[in-house]
Amino acid sequence: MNVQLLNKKEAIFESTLKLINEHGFHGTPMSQIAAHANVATGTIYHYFNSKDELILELFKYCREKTNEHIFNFDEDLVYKDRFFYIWNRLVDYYLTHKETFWFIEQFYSSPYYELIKQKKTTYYGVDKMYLFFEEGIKSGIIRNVSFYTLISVYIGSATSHVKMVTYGFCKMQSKSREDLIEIIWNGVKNQ
Amino acid sequence: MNVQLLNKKEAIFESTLKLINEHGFHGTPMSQIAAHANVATGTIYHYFNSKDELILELFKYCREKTNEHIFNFDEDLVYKDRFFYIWNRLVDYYLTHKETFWFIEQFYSSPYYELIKQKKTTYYGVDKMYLFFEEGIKSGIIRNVSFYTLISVYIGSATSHVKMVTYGFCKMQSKSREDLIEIIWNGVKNQ
DNA sequence: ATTTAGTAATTGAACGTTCATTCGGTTGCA
DNA sequence: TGCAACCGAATGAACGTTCAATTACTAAAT
Repeated sequence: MNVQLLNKKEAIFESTLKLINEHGFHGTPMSQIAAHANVATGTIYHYFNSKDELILELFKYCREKTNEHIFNFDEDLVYKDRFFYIWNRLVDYYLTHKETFWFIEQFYSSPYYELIKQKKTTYYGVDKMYLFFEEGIKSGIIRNVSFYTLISVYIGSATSHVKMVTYGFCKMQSKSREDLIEIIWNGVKNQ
Repeated sequence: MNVQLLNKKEAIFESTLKLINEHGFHGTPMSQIAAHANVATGTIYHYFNSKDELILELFKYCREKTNEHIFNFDEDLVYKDRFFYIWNRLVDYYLTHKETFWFIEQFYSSPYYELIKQKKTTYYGVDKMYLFFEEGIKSGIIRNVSFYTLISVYIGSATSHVKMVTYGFCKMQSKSREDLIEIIWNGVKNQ
């Protein structure tokens, strides 16, 4: 465990991530998080006011890390290539950071998300996706449908795929992946 | 199982569903479930051995109810119509039973699902979907891709749409819905 | 270069509460 | 009369949070 090498706050984040994945929000006491991160229980309260705040901050931390990864591409690529690239980067990131993926999923479908939703701060990732789809529509490459329709099909398929793979249902990963983004592209492109 | 018994058990189910949606797995004590269902705390333990078992049984109950609803269609419809019909029935059911939807989502992304996954019982819904997609592939109507690819895109888009709507992000519901299943169909159909 | 003082980080035992589960007793029905 | 359904106070373990005490760091003063 190289958790010790990170700074205390990140160690707490990483330990929380791991333990919540194994035992859920309710099944991971602060004392266990502290033990796993090699800090005292009280130390967590130096960085976070409560368990809820810790989980909220961890969610933002995970979301940022994910966004940093997927929007890191060559601007010169043609639209279709970027369409495939971003999707594949997202799937890659989630498959190599399954704990992040499942934590985000768990968070989104829990009552915690209500707390974030209130603050209508448009965050980096959504903005980026919006601009990307807008570009595709304006240039006539993809169909003129609402942003949320595009997000549903683009992100929805990616997360479903990751779920299938991590559940162990999906045998031929790479073939399925290629088929899947191909299907989305076919459905979304104009004509 | 007599009628009285069924009522109490269903009351417990419905109360658990409602409260877990509001406060999450951890935030809903057995005492609250009991109070909401108008039974004594001890009574829950007459029907279920533990809180975990209650949640597991509730999951199966929700999944069954959903499947009953979506596969209830006219066998004479042409394939494309059934493709649209089943998807719309699923979206309809989830939008009119949001608590069921969110409970299932919460369950799937929590460690609870591991407990169900172990028992490799193929259940009604998956069988039905498998046969439906197999028919489409064999008759050459939809592309020959793996079952899990089709499921990812078909179910993934439906759940993403329901999320968007219940989060309040998606304004023009019915237009988005039509666009969305249209996109999926375009992506999946042959040629 | 060393001291000093002030601040931030850290500790973990202790506290008070909450909650899942139990159990001895009661009710209602066959 | 017997048995299943039902009740809810009691139990005890677990957990989030607090806090008084300790250590580590920073930088100004000597």
